[in-house]
Amino acid sequence: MPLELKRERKGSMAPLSPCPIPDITDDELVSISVRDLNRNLKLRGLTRSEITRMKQRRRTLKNRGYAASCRIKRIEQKDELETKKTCEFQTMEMMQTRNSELRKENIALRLKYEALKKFAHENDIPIPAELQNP
Amino acid sequence: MPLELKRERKGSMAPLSPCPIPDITDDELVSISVRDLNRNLKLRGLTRSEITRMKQRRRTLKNRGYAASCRIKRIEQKDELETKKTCEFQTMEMMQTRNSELRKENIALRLKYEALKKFAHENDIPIPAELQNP
DNA sequence: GTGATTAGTAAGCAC
DNA sequence: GTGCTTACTAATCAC
Repeated sequence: MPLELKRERKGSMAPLSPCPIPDITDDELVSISVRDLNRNLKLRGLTRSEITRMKQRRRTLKNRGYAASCRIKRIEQKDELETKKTCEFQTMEMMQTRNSELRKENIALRLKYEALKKFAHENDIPIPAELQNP
Repeated sequence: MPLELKRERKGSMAPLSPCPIPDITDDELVSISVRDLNRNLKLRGLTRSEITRMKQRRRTLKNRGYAASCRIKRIEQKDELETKKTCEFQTMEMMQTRNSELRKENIALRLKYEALKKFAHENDIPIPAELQNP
């Protein structure tokens, strides 16, 4: 079994396209509203190309988040399935136990009934037909 | 519910690094042995850089396959879990049904026993203590 | 070197 | 435009 480790991905994560607005962090860029972003871009007089790059960078950052939540969701669903499976199994086991008890009780009752019939027979007591069999 | 479609990924799949050996397909490159590949590269007198690129291309292609089987495995495991869960549930349902039957049978037996005792009582027949209760 | 797994990227779809 | 999902890439780990 491979060891479970945190992998933080060393290289290749930051480069993207160089950011034309250095004083906006990635966190800000993804959380800012489109309106505010546009205002910001316009105020700074960025070129069309720079604006496109910023938009793309925003999209990429958003995608990064989406991918992460998608993975988390997948794991949660798996855990959920696993839990349900275990639960069904436990219920099944309880049923099995209860079932066994009932079966034993059942057999005991039949024996008791037979004992009563035997007592009647030994004492020559006639039993009505509808009470002959359990 | 989103429609399930085959997505073949239109752009960005072939480029990799330009292939210095045009007459070797990707399929061949991933399946050829390292020995044969090295022989091939040497025979063609490729530069060190070209060799590195070929090796990297091979590794990338291999990774593509690994990623695919990893995805398939994940789906299969999920299906398997789902199947087991359903199976546990069905077993549980059967147990439940059987349980219900046993319970009814049990009650019927007790009633029958009571009827026998009542018959005895009505006819003034004494019943031994150990046969008084079911 | 091989195979598996993970985070990140881009494409595509649904809304 | 947003969010999700998928195939792919590169990094990293185990062997």
